Amino acid sequence: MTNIYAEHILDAYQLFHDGTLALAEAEQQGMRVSVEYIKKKSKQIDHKITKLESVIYDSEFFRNWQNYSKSKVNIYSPKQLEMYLYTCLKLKAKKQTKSGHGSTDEESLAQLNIAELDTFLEIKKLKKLKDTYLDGFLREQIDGFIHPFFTLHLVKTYRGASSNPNFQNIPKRDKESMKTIRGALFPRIDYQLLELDYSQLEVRIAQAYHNDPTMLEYLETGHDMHKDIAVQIFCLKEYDATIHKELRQASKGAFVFAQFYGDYYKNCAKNLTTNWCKLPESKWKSGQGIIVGDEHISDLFIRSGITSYAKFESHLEKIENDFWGNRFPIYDRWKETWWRAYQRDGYFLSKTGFLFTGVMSRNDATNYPVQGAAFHVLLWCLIQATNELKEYKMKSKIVGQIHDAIVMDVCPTELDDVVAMMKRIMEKKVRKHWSWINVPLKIEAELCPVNASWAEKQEYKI
DNA sequence: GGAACTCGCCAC
DNA sequence: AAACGTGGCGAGTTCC
Repeated sequence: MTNIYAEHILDAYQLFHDGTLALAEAEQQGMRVSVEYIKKKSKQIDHKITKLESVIYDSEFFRNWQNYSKSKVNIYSPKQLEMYLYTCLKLKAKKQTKSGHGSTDEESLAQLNIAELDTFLEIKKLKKLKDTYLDGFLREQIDGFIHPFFTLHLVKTYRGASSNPNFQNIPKRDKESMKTIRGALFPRIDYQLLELDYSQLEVRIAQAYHNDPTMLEYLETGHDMHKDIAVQIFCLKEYDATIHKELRQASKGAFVFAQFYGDYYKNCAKNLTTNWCKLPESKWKSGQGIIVGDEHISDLFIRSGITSYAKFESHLEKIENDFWGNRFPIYDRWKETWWRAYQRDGYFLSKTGFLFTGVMSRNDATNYPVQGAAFHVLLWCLIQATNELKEYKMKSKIVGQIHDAIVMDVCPTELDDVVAMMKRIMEKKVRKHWSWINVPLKIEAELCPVNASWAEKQEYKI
């Protein structure tokens, strides 16, 4: 083991040494925030919260809770809420927490259909934005700049982490939250924010490990795997982008990626049913669930003989078996042999030369080397870009990293050069450095107008 | 009064 | 056989 490690230790060490220096520069650069905007938004949100709180405090629901409680009720205490809902009111918890208590998360509260709880969820969402993001930025900013930290020593997969404030979990999917929070983040005066992110980086890096020929074809041709899987899951005769876009999203998020991470059909079925199709976990009737084209999704399923949740589950079991058994059998076999080798040796190396040791589950052992190496590709590019920006005496700066994406603050006169440089580094140069990367790499870009906040990001064709 | 815990939620 | 991975962080709570 010592010898195997020694062959790679210097490469791995050098990457993190150089990476630490490059990330330290990004930290030093930081990102501009509008203190004025944050204070204003923070106040607005406080106001909204106070108003919504009074709706709850004036309700029968709350008065009853306070009567039941021995001490002053704190609505934000999950423990008190759990007691009131599931012990006092004897409501049935949708699910349990890890330690066996009735859950009070969003999903659990939403399905109780209590107006006050809907208001409560609305408050919690606003509080999250204010406490974690707005207040966090304000606390961390100095002279109108935040300087998120980027570390390389905390994550067991050898990814990076970020803190004070965390640059890697800024709201994005929820449009309203995105606008509220990213509206506080700005480029330097007369600069513009540019984000370059790899498409499907982990899927592409996994190829270097498993070498599955079908996956290779998908990645080389750019054929749409998620479309193909959506056709299977939803029994479509033909995929129509105008009608079935949502279904493609669903199969991508709740089946394909879940499968790659090691999930299995029962979880996928549940997630697809409740979160995507909005169908019950029981028998399905005509006119239920989300609308697809000119009909409800339950009708689509019923037409194909899937008339209940139970039938959908076994339908997905078949698709899972087909997915691994027929579509990606080589990938499947790699998982098994990789897992066996780890069980035999007690360790493994990533393609990037990092040593993984310790107790790992089967999913851990197959996920970690991919997740780590994918990040290392990004990190190598970040180091290269830092050096080249310096070498060419450019004014544009790297300000952060989000696992498979680099965020830059770009001087507009350099925009074309920066984009060309990043494309060259991230799609070509890194493949020269690491010839084990055996599929094309692709990046996509998002750009904000000059002086506009991060909320103004738009797709930018490159 | 701080450390360590649970729970929940944001990102990839 | 097993049953999706990695973080940071806030509030509430409990322990010492």
